[in-house]
Amino acid sequence: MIPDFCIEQIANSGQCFRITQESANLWKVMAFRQVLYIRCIKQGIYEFDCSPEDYRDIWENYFDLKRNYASIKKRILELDDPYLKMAVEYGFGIRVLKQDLWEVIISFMISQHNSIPKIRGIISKLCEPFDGVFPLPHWLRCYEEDDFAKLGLGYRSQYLSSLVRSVADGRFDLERLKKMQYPEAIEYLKKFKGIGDKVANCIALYGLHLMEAFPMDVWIKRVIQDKYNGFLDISKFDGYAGIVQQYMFCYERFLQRG
DNA sequence: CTGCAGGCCCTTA
DNA sequence: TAAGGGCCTGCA
Repeated sequence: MIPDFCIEQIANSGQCFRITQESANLWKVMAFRQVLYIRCIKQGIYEFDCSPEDYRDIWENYFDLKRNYASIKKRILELDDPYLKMAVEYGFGIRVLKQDLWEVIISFMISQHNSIPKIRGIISKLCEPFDGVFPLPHWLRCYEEDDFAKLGLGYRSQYLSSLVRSVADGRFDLERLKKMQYPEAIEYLKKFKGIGDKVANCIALYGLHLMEAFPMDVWIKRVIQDKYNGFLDISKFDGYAGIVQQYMFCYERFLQRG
């Protein structure tokens, strides 16, 4: 029994694109060159199909299981915000995943102005030639813009091919980025074509695990417009803004789509 | 056939 | 520095 954990909510939370539902109670998680099957035994009870070592070394970290979400929820509820209360109750099993940085960068570059099913499709096609493993930067070195375009990337093709080149020539340094704090990381990321404020914040949150990050997508903007009269002070979510964003995002999509 | 999807870039004032 | 048009593609 893992507290505050629901694989279905996580899979549909829009932060990752390689968790798929295989059958009613079976989920396939692809990350870090690994495949993990998670079976839902009954409500809230899960079985991870992996060794204790892999659980400890990979998946516990990936699913952010060491973080105490109950205490974060408590702090959010103490803000006495009726909308957030509903959002937290709805998304009880959401966790902000600690994903691979490079995969997050590429995934969210692709995500702009695209729908989730299409993003999933493109990423799946991108991984196909590499046996389903998300390609490392240098695996893509021989890719031309046209090769990316064939995946259905449209005008984003040039962003990807340009970024892959930047990694190759050392202008884009992943290891250096990993050491950066929030403001510096955002500034660094936005220097590259195809990464604006929203995508940079997604990368900071999901790839660098910086909890100050607060991606402002159309859903969040809509919430702020409709529920907060156009202004929301996120500085009060000190140290867990990114998690609040995730609750808001999922709840808003639920409200809009039913 | 239009409109639009979890933005970004570039050009104007 | 804020606002607005255009953008690949696929699907409703």
